[in-house]
Amino acid sequence: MVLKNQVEWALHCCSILAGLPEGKYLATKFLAEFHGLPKEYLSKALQGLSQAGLVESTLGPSGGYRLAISPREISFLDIVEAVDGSRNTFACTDIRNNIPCRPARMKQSKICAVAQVMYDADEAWRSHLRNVRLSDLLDTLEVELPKDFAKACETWILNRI
Amino acid sequence: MVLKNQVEWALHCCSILAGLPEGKYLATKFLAEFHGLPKEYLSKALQGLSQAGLVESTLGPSGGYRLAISPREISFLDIVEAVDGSRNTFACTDIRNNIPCRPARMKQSKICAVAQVMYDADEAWRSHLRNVRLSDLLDTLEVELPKDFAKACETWILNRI
DNA sequence: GAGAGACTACTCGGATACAGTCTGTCCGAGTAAATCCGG
DNA sequence: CCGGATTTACTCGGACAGACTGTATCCGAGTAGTCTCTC
Repeated sequence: MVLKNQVEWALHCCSILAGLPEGKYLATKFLAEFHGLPKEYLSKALQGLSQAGLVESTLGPSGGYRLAISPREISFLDIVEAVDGSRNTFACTDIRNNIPCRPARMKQSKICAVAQVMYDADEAWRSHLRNVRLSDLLDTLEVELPKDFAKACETWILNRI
Repeated sequence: MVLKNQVEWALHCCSILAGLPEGKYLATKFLAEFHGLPKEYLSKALQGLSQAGLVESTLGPSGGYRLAISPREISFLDIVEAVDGSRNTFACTDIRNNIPCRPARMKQSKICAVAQVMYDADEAWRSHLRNVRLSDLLDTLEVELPKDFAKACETWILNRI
C-alpha cells in the first residue's frame, strides 16, 4: 500500500504554483523541467488537480496552470485525493457473509468489526492530511529553505513566465 | 492506495485462531472453507503471519495454524504489516534534488517538508492500528455477535479439529 | 503384540499465469495569443 | 494603420506499451501422525 509518485509531484508542484505572481500561469513543461520529471506524465497529475478544482489552466502561449483557490483553502488531503483517488485504504468484502454455519436470515445490521477498526485508522490518516494546508507547507519552507536557494528558484521561474 | 484482500483475510483468520482450544491447530483448508476463500492463496497470507511470528504451524494430520502469542500481544498493525509489508505509505524520491538552480554543494540536512507531513500522517494511521489489539476485536465480537451464531461457529470449528 | 516401514494429510516454497495498476510515451484535437498580410 | 487570416504554443484527452504488483492456481518437497505388515 504505497501512494503513487504523482502524489509527491503534485504536492511539490502546488507549492511552486502557490508562489506565482498574481494572475500568471506556469506551463507543465517548466514544472517538469524544474523537478526533473517526465512532462507528459506529470501532466496527468495536474489534470487530476484541475478536475478537483484545486488548479486552473489556460490554453495557448503563456498558458499553463495556477492555483484556483487560496493555499489556505487547500489541504494535503485535497491534493492526495485529487491525484490518488479517495477510495478507502481498506476494502471490506464482507467475507463474514460466506460463513457456512450462519443462520438463515440473520440480521447483520452493524458494520463488520474488523472493517470498523480499519476505517477508523483510515480516518486518522485522512484527518491528519486534512489538517495540514498548503499554506502551512509554504510557512515551513519559508523558514527551512536557505534564502539564496529560494531566491534562485524564484528568478528561475519568473524568467519562464 | 488500497490494502490487499489478504489483510482482511488474515484479520478474520486471526480472530478465529484466537478462539481455538488450547494447543489445537486449525488447517488452512478449514479456514478457507469457513470464509469462502481460495485455500492456496489464503495460505500465502498465513505464511506471512507465520514468518512474522504471530502464528505457528505444524505439519502432518491434525496440523495447521494456531496463534503463537496471546491475542493481547497482537495488534492490528502487526497483522497488517505481516501480510502487506511495512513500507511507508509515502515514498519520497527527493525530487527537490533535481531542481536545476540549486547552488552547488548546498546542505540539505533536513528531511523534505512535504515528506515530513506525509510521514506524520502515515504514523497517525499506524499508531491507530498499533493501539487496537486482537483481544479488543474479540471483546467487540463477544458483544456484537448474536449468541446462537457464535455458538454455531464454535461447533462448526470444533468438529474439524 | 511390538517394531519397522509404508501411507496419509498437512505445511511450505517455488513456478506459473492472468489481470489490473502504475509509469511513461506519443499524437491529434482544440484553444488563445501572437504574427502576418491585404486593403 | 487596421482588421481578418494564419501561425504558434500551449492544454486536454485518448491510445498505447512496458513493468510491476495483486490475485490466484498448481505441484513437488518435507514432515508428523497413522496404519499396515512382518516377526
